Amino acid sequence: MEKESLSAQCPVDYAFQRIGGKYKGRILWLLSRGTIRYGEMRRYLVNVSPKMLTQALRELERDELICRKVYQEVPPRVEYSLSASGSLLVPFITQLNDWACELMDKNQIPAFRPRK
Amino acid sequence: MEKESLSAQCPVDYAFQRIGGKYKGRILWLLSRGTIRYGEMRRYLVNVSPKMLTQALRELERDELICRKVYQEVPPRVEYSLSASGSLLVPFITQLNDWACELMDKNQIPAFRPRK
DNA sequence: CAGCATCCCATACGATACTG
DNA sequence: CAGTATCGTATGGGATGCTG
Repeated sequence: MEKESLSAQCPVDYAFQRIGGKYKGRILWLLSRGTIRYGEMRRYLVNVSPKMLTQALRELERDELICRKVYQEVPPRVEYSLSASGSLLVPFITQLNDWACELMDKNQIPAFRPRK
Repeated sequence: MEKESLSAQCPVDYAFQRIGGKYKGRILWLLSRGTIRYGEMRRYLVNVSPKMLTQALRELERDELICRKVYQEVPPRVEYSLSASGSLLVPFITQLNDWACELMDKNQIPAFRPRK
């Protein structure tokens, strides 16, 4: 359908296309704490099916925000981490987190904050 | 459906629920430059139908990120601007914009940046 | 001018089961 | 362990036309 040819676009839009979506924010936030295995992500990200998690991870990898490292072992081990480009987003996500925390406090919404 | 009762959630997720979506980024970016009328927004935000624009604006208003001011005139005039809470987002939308600009440069993607 | 209503379609998302 | 495959639902979004 070559909508790709209409590629002139707003940078903010471009950014949101990469970090938007239902789970990418949480995934990046999780990865900002360091390298993590697939199964461990699953335990942190409750209510995310493997299908959706994998899909989001593949998109993030395709856009070069994260790195995927496969260890040729049995049982298999796959580790995810932020790429250089993705790491540049950390300050942004941290600020966003702080902003939301204040809002949630003010609105008295119980926040679930993943422990270290 | 009372999914609202499951309101304990991750702050980053909470934030993305408010500023995510296909057009909210561009809208906030536009509003960060100052108060603007509905019709003028439409001219800036190409390829956004009135339905979707209005829907996004209503959600932003409900979440108190923007202010909507109606002037009782004929013809009608409606102005949108950032709220106090929404204004706090400006620094990191700017960061996001800068991040994306670098990426687009590197990937040689022609960026459309709205003029002042 | 600033929208709302209606209809319709695409895709995002979800549940479950299975595999190298 | 780290995913696929398959199917079904729900939401997001577009086109068009109408209104105070």
